[in-house]
Amino acid sequence: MNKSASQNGVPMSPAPELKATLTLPQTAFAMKANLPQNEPLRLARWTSLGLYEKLRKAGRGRPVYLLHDGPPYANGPIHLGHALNKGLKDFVVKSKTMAGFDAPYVPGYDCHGLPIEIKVDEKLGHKKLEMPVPAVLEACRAYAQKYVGLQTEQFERIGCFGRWETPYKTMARGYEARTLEAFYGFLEKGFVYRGLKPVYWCIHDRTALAEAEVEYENHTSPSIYVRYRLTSDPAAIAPALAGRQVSTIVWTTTPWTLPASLAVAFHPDFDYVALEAESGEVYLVAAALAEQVAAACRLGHTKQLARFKGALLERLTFQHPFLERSILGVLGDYVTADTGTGAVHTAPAHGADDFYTGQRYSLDPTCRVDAGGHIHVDPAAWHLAQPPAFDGLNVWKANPIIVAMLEERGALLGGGQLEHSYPHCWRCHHPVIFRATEQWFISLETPVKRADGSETTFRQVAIEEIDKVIWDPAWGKERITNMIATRPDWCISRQRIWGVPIAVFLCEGCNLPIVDAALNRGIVDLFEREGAEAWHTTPLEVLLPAAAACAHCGGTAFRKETDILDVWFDSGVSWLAVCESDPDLSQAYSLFQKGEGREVPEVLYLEGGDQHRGWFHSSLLTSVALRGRAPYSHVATAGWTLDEQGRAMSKSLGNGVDPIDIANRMGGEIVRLWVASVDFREDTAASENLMQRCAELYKKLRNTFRFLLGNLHGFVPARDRVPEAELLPLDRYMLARTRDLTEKILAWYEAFEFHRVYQAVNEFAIVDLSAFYLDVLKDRMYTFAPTSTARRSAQTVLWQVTEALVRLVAPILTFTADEIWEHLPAVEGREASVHLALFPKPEEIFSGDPAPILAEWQKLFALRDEVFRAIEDWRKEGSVGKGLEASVTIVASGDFTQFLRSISKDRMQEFLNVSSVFVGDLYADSGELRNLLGDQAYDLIKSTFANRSFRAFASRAIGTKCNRCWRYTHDTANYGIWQNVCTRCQSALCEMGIAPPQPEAEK
RNA sequence: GGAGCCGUGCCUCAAUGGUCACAGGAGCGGAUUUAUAAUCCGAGAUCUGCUGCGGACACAGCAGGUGGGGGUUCAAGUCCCCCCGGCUCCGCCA
Repeated sequence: MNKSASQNGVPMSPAPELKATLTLPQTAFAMKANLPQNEPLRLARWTSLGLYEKLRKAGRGRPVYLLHDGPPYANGPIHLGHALNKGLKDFVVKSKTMAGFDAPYVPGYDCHGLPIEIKVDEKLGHKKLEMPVPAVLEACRAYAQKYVGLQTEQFERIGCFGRWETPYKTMARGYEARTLEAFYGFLEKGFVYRGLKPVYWCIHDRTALAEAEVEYENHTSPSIYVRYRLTSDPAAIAPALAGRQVSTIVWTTTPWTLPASLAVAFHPDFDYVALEAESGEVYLVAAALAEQVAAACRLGHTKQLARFKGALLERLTFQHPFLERSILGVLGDYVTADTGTGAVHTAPAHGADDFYTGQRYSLDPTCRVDAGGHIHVDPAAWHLAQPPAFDGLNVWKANPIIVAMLEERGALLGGGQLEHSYPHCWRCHHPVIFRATEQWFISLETPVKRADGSETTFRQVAIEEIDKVIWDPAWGKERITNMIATRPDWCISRQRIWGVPIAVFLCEGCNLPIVDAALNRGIVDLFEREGAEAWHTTPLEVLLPAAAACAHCGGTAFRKETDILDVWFDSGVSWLAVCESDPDLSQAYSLFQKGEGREVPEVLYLEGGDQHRGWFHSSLLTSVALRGRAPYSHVATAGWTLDEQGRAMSKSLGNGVDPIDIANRMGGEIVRLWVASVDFREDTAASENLMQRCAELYKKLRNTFRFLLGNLHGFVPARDRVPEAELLPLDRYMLARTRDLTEKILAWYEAFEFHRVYQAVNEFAIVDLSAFYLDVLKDRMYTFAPTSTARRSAQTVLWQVTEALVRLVAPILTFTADEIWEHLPAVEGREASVHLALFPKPEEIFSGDPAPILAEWQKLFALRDEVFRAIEDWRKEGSVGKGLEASVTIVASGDFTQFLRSISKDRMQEFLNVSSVFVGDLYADSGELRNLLGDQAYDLIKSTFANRSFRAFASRAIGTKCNRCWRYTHDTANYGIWQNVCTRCQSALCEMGIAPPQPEAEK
């Protein structure tokens, strides 16, 4: 209690304390947030309130803004990249909602595909082989559902709003039906063909892979030089070679492809030379590489016998190094002169270039490597009773055996190991191979008609559609354009089971599919009713009318295709399966697709930059093919989340900061604050340290709000609000500043510049509010009578600032803004949650143009800085104390003196937090200033004043300290038993109805 | 190989071509018991050159200084070119 009294041994006075007459901040808004404990409670409250439904209801009739969610893959807990992704989307949805749009958000999940199937395989083990397909699918479904549930819980935990009870799932029956419908759309419109082609093949997962499913990683391969002996007449190349033993040398890093070697490719325009080695053999290699090859193959001292163009080597024949096969000399302009020998061994079954070259020369592309990567020797090229040692081995095991076989036969001229980047399966990270197999393709060169009837290709229309979309950042457009321009046909088939079946009937006679729209419709309906499993469970006879006959060959025997669709096809049709089909979205989406009417909604896709080759890409292709236009109007891309070492955090690696761990220890709000703090268009760094930073900023913001709320205690807006015209100048200034801030923040939300919102709010709270306005206001808030106009003026502004700020931060500080909302002074008709409110309107905060007011005050802030410096100087001289113990002398000149004098003393003292201020003109008031500062100081100022417009000096305040407000004045008096109370405080006490307390009767 | 992003104090970072380059954190110095698990104030850019001094250190002042170097401009952290460093994406056939 009263310490000094008891220390003096005087009995404690029961008289009321002067301090108790101050109006100190009072609020139930806790200083300590306890986010990990309190956030879940608030989530539960929102659920019971039905907040998302309420938002939808509130949005009815407003213009629609459609952010269509790209589905994350449902096979694990979320990582920071997910948190960034969903956090940004949530900022968009919330800010658009508060900006007056109806912004529904239907989250989605990508459920089919290899990673889940593999996991389920691992779990089931041998059992899988005995299980019927539908049972395995059921297990996959359950696995995916488990992670749909987990991720949903986690996304909600970090405060993301959306239709979480009923998200879209690519494995939902309806979605599967739509996916199949989309495939049939492609099929019926003639985009689809089935063909033999080299595709990336994962022998571990036994499936074809799309380009998007391949990642390049380092891999060590054997690097060998192999001799191919010429069997045609060497004199045909150059007379000098007549009768000589001539060979060429190929270089390869995949010895296992040699059994499939059918040709050697030369560049038609390169110079080739015939080199005579020390051994006497003659080798044909590219001139540019001759020296290098001679060294690598230890040819010794070489002699050039002839020089000629590669074109001359076409249709020569060579002997395969270990098979009984003639190898054809072919030409290809993909042969390069920087590595290898200029002679490229060509296996049409195992390379794209090789395949197309093979087609030109009618070579057989049959692949003798099976799905598991086992080589099966071509019986036509192997006449020995014993199969070769590599027969039946997988390609990696076959490599060294083939190398040994070459060595044995003297065909190995050089060898070593090479570490190079090599395609790997993005899911299992095993190296992949090229393998020519029968696959389903969507042709990018499909002829299509534009809206105006002109003829073009699918690829071309896709590129034209890209141009109509806003890409943010802008370079994304170039990126995806290049990808579409150069990509090969889309291989959409996979040899797995967990996905949407390519539900077609193939003619046993000619292998062509039945294309029958009515039949297809029936299968789609079947999927709708029973799910994709129906393809496996329903016998062919039931699915196919008995009278069916092949339109091509008339055959009547059919089989069901067993391949499934690429998962990128699944998610790539979400615009159809979700935007067009979901009752909450379809109406707005159809407005968008028609592109007509007054209010054409925006459709935004917002994902990581990797989706240029993923979801943005596949969605574009499917929508352009089936609807003739891009599925979005706006695409925004986020950079990568990097860990502290600067390594990318990616879906497949799953490294880095765990957002849920942060939410559990610091709060989901902290994760959100981090998301807001980064410029998402660039790569972003995250670490424990940076999260800590956000947590500290959070504390500061929270405390600022707490102080605002505390000082609004007792303020009833309808009763106490002071009209704008009657506000004190300082308070008016703050309103102008708040309007200015609001305008900026609204524009930043509009442009998705969330990090600027973060910065500006941060700065406003710390600099404008905490360090300035709130600090300055303490005197007025604490010591003036609660009902006084001056105090109400301040409260009016504090109230408006808080009302504006809480809305402006609500999209980011989702939990805290809502908590603040509950502690605001009651207002009739207030929404149940801040999230149901709209952003503040700048003109309702302050009616005038803020710019001139801000400019005027700018001058005063320079003065404030100077005064604080002066007080600091004075403190250093040994006098201690706070600003109120100081009296300040300001020396100014000319117009600035006039300007300062136009401000009342009280305002000046309040603004500077000092007890008294004297403003003197350097010239006009020299006498007075000499008195106050001393001749020496005055002369010094006068001589150094040239480059300044003012100087300030602090000295001990004169007068007596008021025990209530702590200002030093000349007019303190006793107020009852309270000693030294200034007249301002006395009248305040009067106004508060507190009579001077009288001493207690003597004991 | 192609495309792009980034580089600002010890750290994290801001800045329509326009004041003296924002702010926070850490550390330093100080104040406050009336936001107190809180708040406020102050000093503070690594370096280079020059001046003050007979000279050195220290100090003070001035000028330059936003990875380095050029350029455009009345004016550049910002626009252009080159270089260095970090990162990402795309491509990568033997």
